[in-house]
Amino acid sequence: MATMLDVARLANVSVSTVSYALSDARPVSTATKARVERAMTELGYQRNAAARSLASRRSRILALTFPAMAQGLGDTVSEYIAGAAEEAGQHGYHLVLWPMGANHAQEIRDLARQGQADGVILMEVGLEDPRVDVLRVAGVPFTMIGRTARVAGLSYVDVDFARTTEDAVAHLARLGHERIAFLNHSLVSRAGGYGPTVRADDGYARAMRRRGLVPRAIFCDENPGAGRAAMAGLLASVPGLTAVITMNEIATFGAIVELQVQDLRIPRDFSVLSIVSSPGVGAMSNPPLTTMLAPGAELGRLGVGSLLALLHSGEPPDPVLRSCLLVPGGSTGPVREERLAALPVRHQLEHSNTQ
Amino acid sequence: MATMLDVARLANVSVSTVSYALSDARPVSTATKARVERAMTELGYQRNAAARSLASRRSRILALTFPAMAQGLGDTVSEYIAGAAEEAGQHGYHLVLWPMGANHAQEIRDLARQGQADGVILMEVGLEDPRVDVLRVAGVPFTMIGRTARVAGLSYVDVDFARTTEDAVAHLARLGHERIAFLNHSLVSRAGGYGPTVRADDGYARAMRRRGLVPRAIFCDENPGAGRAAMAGLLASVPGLTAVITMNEIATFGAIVELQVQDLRIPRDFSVLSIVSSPGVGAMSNPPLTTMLAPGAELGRLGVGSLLALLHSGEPPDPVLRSCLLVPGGSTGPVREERLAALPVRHQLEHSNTQ
DNA sequence: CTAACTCATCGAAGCGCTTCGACGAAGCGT
DNA sequence: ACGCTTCGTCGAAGCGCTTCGATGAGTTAG
Repeated sequence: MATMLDVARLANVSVSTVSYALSDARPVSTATKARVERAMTELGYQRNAAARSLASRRSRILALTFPAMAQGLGDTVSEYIAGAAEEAGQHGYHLVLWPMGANHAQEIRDLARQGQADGVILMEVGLEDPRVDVLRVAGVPFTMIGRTARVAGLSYVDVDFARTTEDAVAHLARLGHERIAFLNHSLVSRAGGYGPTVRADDGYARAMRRRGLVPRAIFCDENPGAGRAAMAGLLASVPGLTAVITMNEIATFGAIVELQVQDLRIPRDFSVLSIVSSPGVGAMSNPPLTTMLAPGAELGRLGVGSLLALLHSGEPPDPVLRSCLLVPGGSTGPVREERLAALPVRHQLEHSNTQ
Repeated sequence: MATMLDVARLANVSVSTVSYALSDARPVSTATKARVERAMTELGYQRNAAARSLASRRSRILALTFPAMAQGLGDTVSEYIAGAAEEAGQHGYHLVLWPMGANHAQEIRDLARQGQADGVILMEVGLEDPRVDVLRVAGVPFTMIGRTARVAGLSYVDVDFARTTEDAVAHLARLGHERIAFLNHSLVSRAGGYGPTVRADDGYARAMRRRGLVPRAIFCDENPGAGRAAMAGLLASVPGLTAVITMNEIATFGAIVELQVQDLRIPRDFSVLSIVSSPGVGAMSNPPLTTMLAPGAELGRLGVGSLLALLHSGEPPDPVLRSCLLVPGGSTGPVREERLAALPVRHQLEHSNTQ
């Protein structure tokens, strides 16, 4: 491998000039720069990353952490990654993926302190995420995609769950629905303080109450069987239910099966709105689901942007929230009066859950 | 950050002794080693990665490349990653993920020549993958998960498609099935020389012919709609069809919908065997699919193992093939005589395809 | 008791780059 | 013509490690 010294000799300049020609940290005449560039292409020169990091004390690498991937990486996570990688590349940084979740806090810190990355992006952040404290104490620059319960002084980008659930309820209410259930992530995730679960639950309940409607939220494990059971439970215990908002893609499939089994046609008899969802997934159903699109790639880009801002200024930049955009599909429609009429009013079941 | 010099001073030894204590490259007395270790924990010392790489001329980083993730990372890919990360960690290496496919050959090479990684693992390898030549010419050590058409002198680990398709056909044949179709990946992927598509097609055809059965393979895009259409096409053109082998998870869902619509019960009237599939996916159907489990994590581990062997010996280690294991589910069963009997024998449709 | 080894440790020379201070050659106003 | 600044370039000092040859103390053989 050619070194900078080789380039310098071939171009008849000093090593430092080559370095300046590459970095633009000091002016270099166009003539010299041209000679250097010619020499570089002639030698197929590539700057040695380790030497660069050592001398400049920065690795130009950002680390994206995400939890172990028992289930495979979903569309959303993949979009974060794609967006983040793109943004990083545009700023001369590389993105590395560290498959480490909340239980790898020390490990993440140690890697950062070894200089394996200049900063860290945390994904799938819990409300009380141990990584946050560990990194803060260690002085490792980091940003979150998602956010903890207390966010003072922290830098993050996140889905605006309040806004998204409000928009979801508004969409269905506009179609005349009043008995609208919410199929959330698992109870375990809520107990574990997973932000989206908690915030969406909260946002949904508020949006309903604000309209004088009764929230009927249910937590559900991320598999079709649980989704089907959850739907069955909702239908049994909420007479006159006409719509469900879901934030659990896999369970949604099961829920739809149950609707079909009970001979409820979508969207004629029943509306399904899948929120914080992903492009392809809605299309896997028939009819294609009306969806509120998670701003995946954008959050990835924003996350990197925030981290870079933090790295260069030392000050945590302002947080950013983005809400999901409604993408009309075929699974929501106006409520049918027949189903609404002549049902006893029952207002229980604010929360329940299913395996 | 504490440096090795700080540790050395605190432990009253030289810097080189600290280094040897850490690396075991030369003997260090237990007493000294203990003092060094105490000093290190006291200072919270972490070896600087850049300095280490620069001095030793190796980054101790392996890069795992994979194609852009428009669709999200499937279970299988995620398993590769998990397995590979684990194996790498056990050997003191880090795994970084480079989201770059066949069209990023130069970029991969350049990163490797910058020393960002000591070696590269190629995933989703095409039969004529441009990355292979680029890396070979550049002298970048690499291994493949998957393989090109010509593999002489190359190091790889892969699914044994011949064996897997043979086992799949054998399983169904043992249950009495004779008209067994194969729902493969897309025609585009075959045209693009995607190994699994081609090898499975081949293996299936051989396995059928060996038994005097007529292969009926169909290529199908990776979405439920295409799967449903493909299934409809198969049922229409192959009278007496009683089973299908699928290697296309998403399309399989659609195929099952079509079977339900045509009132063919699984497994009573029709058997479905999903091969090169993943743990969770089969469970998403009802009944849960009989599956041939892709050896994902194992291939990840083996891939890293091969690359490390190559790195340390300079010689490409022997290739490794692993076949998929049959995991009984509820979607395959004995053929019913009623469906077999009294049907005109028609032997066309060796290959066809559907959008 | 000495030569021949072994074992544990040390000092120093890099690895290939960035960055700082210095310096000669122009260009400027006066 | 003079000093002053500006521009482009250079040399050298690290960055924090690894690794090689050297050294001195302790062991063993003769």
